[in-house]
Amino acid sequence: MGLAKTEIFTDKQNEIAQYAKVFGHPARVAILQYLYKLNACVCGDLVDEIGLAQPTISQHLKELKNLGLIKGNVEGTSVCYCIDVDNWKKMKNVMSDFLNQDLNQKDCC
Amino acid sequence: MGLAKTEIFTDKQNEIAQYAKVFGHPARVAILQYLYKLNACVCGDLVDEIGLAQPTISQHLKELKNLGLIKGNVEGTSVCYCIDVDNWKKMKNVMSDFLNQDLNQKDCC
DNA sequence: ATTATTAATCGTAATATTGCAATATACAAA
DNA sequence: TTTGTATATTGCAATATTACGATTAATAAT
Repeated sequence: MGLAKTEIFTDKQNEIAQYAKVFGHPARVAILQYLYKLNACVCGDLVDEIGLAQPTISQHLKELKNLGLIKGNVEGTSVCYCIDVDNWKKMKNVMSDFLNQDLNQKDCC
Repeated sequence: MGLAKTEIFTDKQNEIAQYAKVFGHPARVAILQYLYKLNACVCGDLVDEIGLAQPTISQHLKELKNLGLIKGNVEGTSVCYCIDVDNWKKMKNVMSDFLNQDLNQKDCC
């Protein structure tokens, strides 16, 4: 059905999955890495940097924005994007809790 | 097209996206949390624990296994799954590098 | 041998995602 | 005001994902 049964999972599980999902495409990973590298902001040179069409990049940016991980400031005709530091930290806490649970060194069964 | 243009991204970017993608469904998050909690192994009580049909759980387990994050041991008629500790650590390193890059506190533009 | 139990696989329906061309919008410059 | 530039939105085609019923495979128990 292509549709996840979110209602049977906890809020936390859905939150983790939602964050992970947005990182689940290399274009969005690349966008975030580029925003990292330039520290401050960028605009549509993401289209040049990454080899995808402008509408495609715009769509990926929208998904990142919807989750609050980036924000965009209009600057004349262009839009300047950067990572939303506060929300990034919140995301990092959620994901770290999930990834860093203690594992017993026991082998399987 | 439903198909990511992986060839235009770096191996690392694709690797990050691939790991993230598998965490991008709450059922797989729930499976991993359950395997965490029980430390050692579990079998098809995942079907009872999570409210999805057996073929659906089996499919999610397969995806986790394909990435090497879990392994399964046949035990009679049932199969016992657990987290693959070594591969989990490798994954954690890759994801941590991505999530923990230094952020400048600068506001956008 | 037959039967039960458990898990994997197959097939399929419903929905989501990815990517882009075409178009719209919004502002700047002339 | 018209023209150019940058980004967003719309619409659509191709493919992927999710979920499950039906079936198969593999072992256990009788």
